Amino acid sequence: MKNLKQLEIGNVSKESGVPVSTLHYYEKKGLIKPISRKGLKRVYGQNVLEQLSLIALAKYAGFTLQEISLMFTSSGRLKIKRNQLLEKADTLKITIERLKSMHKGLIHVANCPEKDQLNCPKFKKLVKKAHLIQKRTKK
Amino acid sequence: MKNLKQLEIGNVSKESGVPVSTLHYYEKKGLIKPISRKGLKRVYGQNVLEQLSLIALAKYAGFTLQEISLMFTSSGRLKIKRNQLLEKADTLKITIERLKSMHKGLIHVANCPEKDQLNCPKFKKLVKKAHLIQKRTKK
DNA sequence: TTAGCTCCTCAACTTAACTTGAGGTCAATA
DNA sequence: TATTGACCTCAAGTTAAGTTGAGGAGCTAA
Repeated sequence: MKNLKQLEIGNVSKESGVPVSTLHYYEKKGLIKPISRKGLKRVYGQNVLEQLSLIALAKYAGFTLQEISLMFTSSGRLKIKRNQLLEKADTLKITIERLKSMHKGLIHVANCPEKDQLNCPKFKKLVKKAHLIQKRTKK
Repeated sequence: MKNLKQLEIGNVSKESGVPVSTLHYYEKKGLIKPISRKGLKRVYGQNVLEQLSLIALAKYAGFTLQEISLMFTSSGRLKIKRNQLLEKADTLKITIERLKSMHKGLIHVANCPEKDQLNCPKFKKLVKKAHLIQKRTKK
C-alpha cells in the first residue's frame, strides 16, 4: 500500500497541531521533509503526521531536536543502532523512575499533616531517592 | 533542631553540583535565598541543598523555573494549595504514562524484525496511544 | 484583472535558562 | 604591605526552539 494521500503544509499543521512556522523550522533542522513540491509549495505524505507524533513524544521524553534528528532520518526512518536504542530506552527508564518518585512525593505532600511539609521525612526520602537516581545517571 | 551548619556559596556549589553562577541566577529568580550575609558574602543553611535537589527534580519533571518559583518560597516552604498540588501530580502522572509508552516503543523497535521498523504496527500503536494521552491533556 | 488565499524565503526577534567577563571587596597569608 | 583566593555586582553574551514580519509567487473566483 502506498501513501496516496498528499497534504499541503496547512493541512499538516491543522491535523498535527504543529504551527507552519515550526514545520519550516523542523525541516531546516532535518527532522522532516516534504515528499515533493508543487511549484513552490511543499507536498507531504500522510506519514509525516506519524513522524510529528514521534517527534513530539521524543521531545516530551527530554530529547533535544538535535538528538531526535540523529535518531530518525527526515523521511521517517530509524537511523540509530539497536544498542544505542536500548541505551536511550535505559536513560528513559531512569527518567521515569525519577518522575515516579516526584509524583509520589507530590501526592504525599498534598496529604501530609506536617506543618512544614517539605520537612516531612518521608518526602525528604523521596527527593533524596530521585536525586540519587539522577547522580547515578550523570557519571 | 536548628540548622547549625552554615555554607558559603562555593560549598553549596560543590555539594550540589550547581554552578555558582546558577545559584546567583536562581536567587534572582526567587528560587533560593541565603539565610544571611557575612560582609558581602552569602551564607546558606544546610537545607538549601534539599531545595536544590527539589528544584532539579521539578525541572526534570518538566516544570519551568517560573512554575517552580510559584510552588515554593525562596526559603524552601511550600507555597501552593493542596488541590493545585494534586493537579501538578496529575499532569505528572500523564507525562509518566506517555514516557512509558515511549519506553515500550523503543524496546519494541530495538527488537522488531520489520525492515522499516517505524512502520511496524505495534510501534505505531504505541506512538498513537502516547499521542492521544498528549491530546487529552492539552484541551 | 483585480482581489484574496495559501503558500514561499530569509532575516530578525523572542524567551528561558544559563554563562562569561570586567571591575571591585575583603580576609588571610607570605 | 602586597598578593592570593573566594566572593561580590551588573551587563552582555549564548543556545535551543521557535515566532514574526517583510516582500513576493501563483492559483482561483468575482
